[in-house]
Parts: sequence; C-alpha cells; structure tokens
Amino acid sequence: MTVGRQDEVRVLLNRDRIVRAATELIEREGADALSMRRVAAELDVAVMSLYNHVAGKAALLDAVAERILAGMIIPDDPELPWTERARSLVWAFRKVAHDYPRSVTLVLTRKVDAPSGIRPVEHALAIADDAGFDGETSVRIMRALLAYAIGAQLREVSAAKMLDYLPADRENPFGLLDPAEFPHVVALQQALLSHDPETDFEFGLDLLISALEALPRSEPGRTS
Amino acid sequence: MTVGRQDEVRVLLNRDRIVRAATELIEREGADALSMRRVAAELDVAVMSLYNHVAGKAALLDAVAERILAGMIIPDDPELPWTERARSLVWAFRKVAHDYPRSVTLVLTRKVDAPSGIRPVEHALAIADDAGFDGETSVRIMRALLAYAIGAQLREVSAAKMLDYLPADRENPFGLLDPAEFPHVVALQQALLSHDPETDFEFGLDLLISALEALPRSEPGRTS
DNA sequence: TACACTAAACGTACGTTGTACGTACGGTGT
DNA sequence: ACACCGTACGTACAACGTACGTTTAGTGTA
Repeated sequence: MTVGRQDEVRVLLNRDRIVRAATELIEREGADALSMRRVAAELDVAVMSLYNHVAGKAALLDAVAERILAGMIIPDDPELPWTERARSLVWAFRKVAHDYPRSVTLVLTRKVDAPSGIRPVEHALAIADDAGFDGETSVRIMRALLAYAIGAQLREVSAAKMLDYLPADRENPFGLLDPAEFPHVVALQQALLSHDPETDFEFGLDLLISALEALPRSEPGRTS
Repeated sequence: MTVGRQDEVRVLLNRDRIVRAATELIEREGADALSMRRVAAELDVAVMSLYNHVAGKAALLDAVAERILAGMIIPDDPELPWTERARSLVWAFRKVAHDYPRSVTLVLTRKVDAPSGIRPVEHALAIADDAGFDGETSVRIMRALLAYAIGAQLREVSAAKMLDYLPADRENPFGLLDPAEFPHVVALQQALLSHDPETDFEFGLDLLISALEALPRSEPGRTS
C-alpha cells in the first residue's frame, strides 16, 4: 500500500480515499464547494490522478451518495411488531441524514442503483410482506414511506435555509406580510419558525404508520 | 417597450423574458444545460446584459422556482369537506410538477420565501384550521403533507432516472441481484418496475388524509 | 543484473463557466 | 444644445471538467 520514493513515503491513491475526501469536503464547505481540483488539493495530488480511480465528477458524486447509504445501519428484529420495524427502518435513514446533513442531499437527488441503495428497499418490502400485505401493496407502501422520508429531509433543509437567510427581523420575519392575505401564516408565525425536526418527523411518520395499521391485510399481525 | 434602432425593432430586455427563457431552456434540455451564456444566446443578447435584470445565476434559478410556484392555481372551495380541500391543494402542486417536470426540482431544492411560496402554506393552514385542528397541529399537518408532496415528486424522478439508465436487461434488470440477499426485490421486480405515478401518489396521499381524519380535533367537521 | 511491461501519477492544454469592470449609446429632461 | 442615466455591450479573468500524451516507480522475466 505504501511505496518508498526518495526518502519519503507516499501513500498510494485509491478510490476510497477520494470518496472519503469528497464527503468530508462537502460536509465542511457544502456541495457547491466541491470540485475535482479541490479534492485533488485535499489529497495533495494532481487533478488528473483522480481519473485513474473515478470516471468523472458525476461518478464521484454517485460514489459519495452510495457511500453514505452504505453506512446506513438497519437493525431489523423480526420479533418486533411490524409497525415498530417499519418505524425503525425509516429512522435509520433519518439517522444517516443527521450524520451527513450536507451530503445526504446527493442521495435524495441522484439515483443509487448499487446494492447499498437496494438494501433498504428489500428491508421495507420484507416488513410489509411479513405484515401481510400483498406484493403490489407492499411496493406502494415502500414508495410512500420513502417519499415521506425524502421529502421530510429536503423540506427541513429548505426551512433551515430560509431561517438562516432572513434573520432581518428576528422577532417576526413574516411581519412584512400582508395579514389580510396571509392571516394564518402571520398568526402562526411562531409555530412556523419553531424548529423541532425530530418531533415534526415523528408526527408525519405516525400518521403514515397508523394509516397502514388501518389498512386491510391478510394475516392478523403475528406480533411475535 | 420597443425602441427603433437603425431600421430594425429591438424589444427591450426585461426580467420576465429572461426567467421565461431560462424555464423553457431547462424544460427543453435539462437543468445542467442552463448557463448564463445559453440564456443570453436564446434571447439573442450579450451575456452581461442579463445582469442588469438578474443578480446572478443563483438569483435566476430562484426566480425560475418562484415563477413556477406562482403558476400554481389553487382552487379552494370552502364548502367542500376539508379532506377534499386538502387533497386538491396537494394535487395542485402535483399539477405544476407535471407541467414543469424538469424545473420543478428547483422548487424542491431551493428556498422560496416569496409570496408565491407562502400562498400554498397559507391555504394549507386555513384548511387545517377550518377542520378544527389547533395551530401547532395545523403547522405539523402542513409540514407532513408538504414533505410527502416533495418527496413523492423527487422519488419519482429518481426512479425514472434509474429505469432510463439501465435498459441493459429490459426484462429483469434486477436479475443480476443475488436472490438470496434480495428475495423480495427480485420477486416483486415487475411491480417495482411498473410505472403508475398518479396511483402511487394517490395511495400515499390517501394514507395521510385518512390518518388525519382519525386525529382528534375540536369541531366535528362542518362539511357545509 | 538487465530489460521489458504495466499501472499510476503527472503536466499541459482546451473549451466552458460565472461575473467584475469599463465602454458605448439612445431616450429624456433641462 | 447639453447633461444625465439606464441599458446593452465587449473584454478579461479565474476557476472549472477533462482529453491526451508523458514520466515514473513497481514487477515480472531473462
């Protein structure tokens, strides 16, 4: 892995080091700051050396997305009631989103066809299957939960950006809004500005799970 | 608005024409193809002339997002039951997403603090209020529905990208997956590959709405 | 030990990007 | 007739992604 040159020791470049450096750069300075040149500089390497291990920038971004998804740990205990299993699966995604707040947007935006991306899908389908839903319904349930998880994350960063960008009037940023046109927004502005992502996330997730419980399915539930 | 020069007629540049051109360009060639130079060429104008009306590229993208949201028509009939009102509000967003399939990603990714972005929020809060939910719950409901709408759209384009990018084995693209590791994915591959975005969307929306109906609220419903 | 082969790092170069800055010009008010 | 000013234009620069050819260090074979 290491090779002597002159009297220094040079660590060989490899794909993993590149992807890791890219991830760290994104977390540190945001996705816009990422460029092949920056990554190369970070690794103290010539720009074009990266292309021996990565097909291009787009491929690098895909790799970052995949690496993040691969780090998602899914604790699935088949003994638990299926509602709990579904809940913890969605929360597992939520967890990585919290660990990589800036890079996770890539996961939401890009396709991830690698096994790392398929694994959560497999788990979701397995849970729905165990719960007694037929195949087609299982797929739809998986899609609905996935949509919610994606959207909640994205909505949250959008909201966070808004709160950062307009600290003009810290007390009531909606104050300049016409109360006649936006009465509810003005009235509820403190609730709108409040920031409790976990509770918000759980609220929506509870809605979906409880709706799933009310859905007809073949087996009664076999909770253990 | 028009000014004679030599014997031609020159239409003055303005912000609306720029934003419209950018939108059309994105719809035609994708968001990656958009550059200030391309937009300028589209309008037969020098690049820097754009900067008299738009602060920069980022501002232009924001403007595109806002323009799209502004085109969202929200038919809200207070006589309808609140579940129907909520449904049609979410569908209104879905509609613009269908009309601007490529640009709408900008709306999901960028903050929209302009009134066009607030208006749907106001409607959602109004509906939840009329339904009898308290303020804090209304905000959470709005956030959950928004998250789902965003996520469903984004998940759909991701899925579409995957289906486009791997027409390698048209019959069973998941065929090379290990059936031992991904049994459900392999078994349900035809359902996974099927494409009925509207039905999928409605399925998840029904889940949320029905869960909302089961939620406790002060007024019984006053359907009219 | 000598030599050929290979993989990986490198340097150069080209086209494209966003935009800062200075210039030219046409319409309007005096 | 002249000054003013908003708008369009052209030039210029730094940073970008990456195609392509060259160098170098390691590994096999003689």
